[in-house]
Amino acid sequence: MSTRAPRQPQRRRPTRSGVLLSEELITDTALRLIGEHGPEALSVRRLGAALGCDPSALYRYFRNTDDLLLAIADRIIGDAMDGFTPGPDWVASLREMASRVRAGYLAHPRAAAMAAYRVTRRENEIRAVEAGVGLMLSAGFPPPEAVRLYLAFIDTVLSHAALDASCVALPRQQREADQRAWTEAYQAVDPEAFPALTTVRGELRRLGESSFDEAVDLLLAALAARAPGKAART
Amino acid sequence: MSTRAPRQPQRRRPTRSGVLLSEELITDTALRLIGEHGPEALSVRRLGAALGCDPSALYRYFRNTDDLLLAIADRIIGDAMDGFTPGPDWVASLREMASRVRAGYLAHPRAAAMAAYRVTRRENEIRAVEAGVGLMLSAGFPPPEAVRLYLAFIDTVLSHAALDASCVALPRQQREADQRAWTEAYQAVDPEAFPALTTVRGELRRLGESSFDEAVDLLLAALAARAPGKAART
DNA sequence: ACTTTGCGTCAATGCTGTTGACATAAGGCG
DNA sequence: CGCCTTATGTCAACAGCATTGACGCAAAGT
Repeated sequence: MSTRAPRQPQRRRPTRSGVLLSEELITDTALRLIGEHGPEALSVRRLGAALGCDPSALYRYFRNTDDLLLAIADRIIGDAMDGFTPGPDWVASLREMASRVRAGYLAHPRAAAMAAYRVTRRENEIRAVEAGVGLMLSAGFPPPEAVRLYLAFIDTVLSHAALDASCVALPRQQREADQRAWTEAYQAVDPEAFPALTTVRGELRRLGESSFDEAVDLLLAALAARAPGKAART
Repeated sequence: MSTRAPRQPQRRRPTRSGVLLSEELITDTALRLIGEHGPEALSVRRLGAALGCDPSALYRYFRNTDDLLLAIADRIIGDAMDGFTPGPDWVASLREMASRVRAGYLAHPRAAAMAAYRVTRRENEIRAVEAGVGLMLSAGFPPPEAVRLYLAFIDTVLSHAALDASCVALPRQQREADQRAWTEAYQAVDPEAFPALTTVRGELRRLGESSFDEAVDLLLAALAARAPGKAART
């Protein structure tokens, strides 16, 4: 393959503005750009400008923008999972994984919204998969089920975290308007046509809140109920 | 607001090629374009070409491409839930809702991927919430819990559907590369450092599949286990 | 028939990612 | 130390993108 992009350049040369480029510096700057000016602020040209280098220099470090995006995603994963070690209680450990992923995504909401559904196939992601699958195995699930259930778990966590991140990434006004909608627009529905909504009218504001914890709790409860260790006890 | 885009033009004039434009014709053609030539085929220019009009004519009907995508998304929701009526079996009904949402999203993945995280607070959405909350109430959950659990359910369904749609919406090459990652990059890991991955190595390709059904099943199982009707029987 | 004005068309602007040629300096080697 | 290779930053160019403002035609209202 002649077109591969070297991950670790050996002959780094300062740019016109004196900066020494590196994969880490580039992803850092990209995350800062996205955080400050929104996801649409991330373009090769703007990133080059922010780094003080020619835009095309980035192609010495990443094959294309998708490759760059995956690197950013992997970095978020790495930051979130930094220092995590699975404990003996597999349910509690999975819950902590979920919590960490969510925190990592919320720390970079706009970048997370772009990268949540990608497979980075890089170091940090691989380590996270190892930890999650290991927990499923330690719960007593046989390999095929362990993989399937881990996937269901991590997809729920990732997609819920992305959902939360997307909401946080919305402009302030729009987010508040969405929140108000539940306590305003939905209060005035016709009782005849919408009996259920009328019954729960006082609780509807909860629809604007995050369901992350509830969903994770439900999923972990279902997993615990299905775990072989549990069945063996009866 | 002086820049609003009229939804129902009053003086339609045939284009150079003789077509009478309309919002419906435009969304139809957009969905057809996506369906026939892949998600990346949707651009203002190509859409104009497919319609036989100048690209800029579309701006008489939609403020911008985002507005166009929302119109498409609204249509997808309506189509997906068309004809749905909750039945007596609340678990089966919720499962059908989930299935319908997913099918609707997957039929038009790119539009769905972009619009999934928004609150439309329009007619179709309100009807869906009414149906879902009604099912939770019929399961015996008191109002506060019914709302919380419905939210956890629908967020899981929506975000999983969006996850699936996002993968399908990826350009072909990227999607295949993501899929290949599980059977290539993940096969070669060091057995010492990654014992769990090594154990389940043969099953890893499942990580590229959708976890939608598994996640919905787990969630519905947890809901059924928590339903008051069930507890009353013991 | 005349006026108003909605709407399709044209041309132009400033973005975007990506590539190939080029030059220059880093680092190995004598 | 000085030469050579080549990695790497720079430059210029291309095709495609969304969007906009001016313009003129034709449809609708009177």
